[in-house]
Amino acid sequence: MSIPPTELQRPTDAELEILTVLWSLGASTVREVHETILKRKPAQYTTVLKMLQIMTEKGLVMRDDAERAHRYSASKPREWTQKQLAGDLLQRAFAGSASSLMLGALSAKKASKKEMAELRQLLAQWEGGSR
Amino acid sequence: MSIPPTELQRPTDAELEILTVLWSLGASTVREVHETILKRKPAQYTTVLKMLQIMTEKGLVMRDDAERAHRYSASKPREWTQKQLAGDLLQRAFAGSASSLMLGALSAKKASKKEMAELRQLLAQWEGGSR
DNA sequence: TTGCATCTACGAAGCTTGTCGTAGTATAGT
DNA sequence: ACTATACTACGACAAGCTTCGTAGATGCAA
Repeated sequence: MSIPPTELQRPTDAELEILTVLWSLGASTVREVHETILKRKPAQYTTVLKMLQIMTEKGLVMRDDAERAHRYSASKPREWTQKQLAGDLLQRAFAGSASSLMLGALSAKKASKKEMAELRQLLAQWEGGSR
Repeated sequence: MSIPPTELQRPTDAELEILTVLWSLGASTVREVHETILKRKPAQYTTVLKMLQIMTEKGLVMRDDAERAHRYSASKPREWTQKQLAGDLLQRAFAGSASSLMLGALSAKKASKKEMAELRQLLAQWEGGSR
C-alpha cells in the first residue's frame, strides 16, 4: 500500500524469477510474463498476477494501469539488483572475499573461453582507474 | 530423521549464519556457536540449539553426541557450499554470466589492491589449465 | 543429598512465501 | 444486446522459516 522509503529488501526466489523476465522483456502485461514463465515451469496465470501485485506493494515493480491489461516493469534496473544480490551473498557466505566468490562461481560452471576473456577484460578495466 | 540421499538444498539465511560459525570454529558445542552468534546479534541459546537440531535432520550438519554437550560440525566443507551458492545465484540472477556476477560483486564492495591481485592470480591460475 | 547450573528435546506461535480458486468487472465479437 | 473471453482483486491455505519458552534429564559442588 505504501511506498517504503527504506532500503529495498532482497527479492525472493519467485520474485527474482519474475524480475528476470521483466528485465528481458521490458514493461509487460501479466499475460506476457506468464507465457514466459510457462516455458520454464507450470504456473497459473493468477499466481503470476498475485506475485506482481505483491511486488508492486513492495516497490519491486511499477505498474502502469493506463490500459486494461496493466503493464509491469522492474522498478530497479537489472544491474542495480544484481549488485545488491552479489553484495549480499558476498557478505553472508564469503566473508567479503571477492576472489572466493569468483572461485565458487568458476568451479560451479566452467566458463567458456569467451567468458574468461571478458573476465580478464573486466578486471583490467576495473583496475584501470575507471573507478 | 532420515538422511536424504538427494541433493542438499540451499541453506536458509539463519542456517548459513550458523554454518559460517562452524566453518570458522570447527566442531563446536551449542554454547560456543551461541556465544559467537551473540557477538553479531541478540539470540537465545535455545534458538541456536533448535536450528542445529533442524540442520542435523536436514543433513546440513553432523552431530557428535559422545559428550553431554553435543558437538556439531558442518557436513559439507565451506568450499563445497560456497560453490553451490555461487552457482545458484549465477544461474538465478546472472543468467550464467560469470563476468556479470563479478561486476556486481566489485561494484558492491570496492576491492582492495590485495584483493584485486588475488583475483588476477586466480584468473590466471584457472586459465592455466589447472582445470 | 540437595540444589544450582547446564544441557537436550519439543511444542508452539508468528511470520513469510508461494500457490491457487473464486468472484466480479470490463471488452469485444456476433 | 448477449455472451464468451480476458482481466483484476482478493481471500485463503499449506508449507517453511525463525524464534522462544517450558519441561525434563544430567552433572557438579557444597
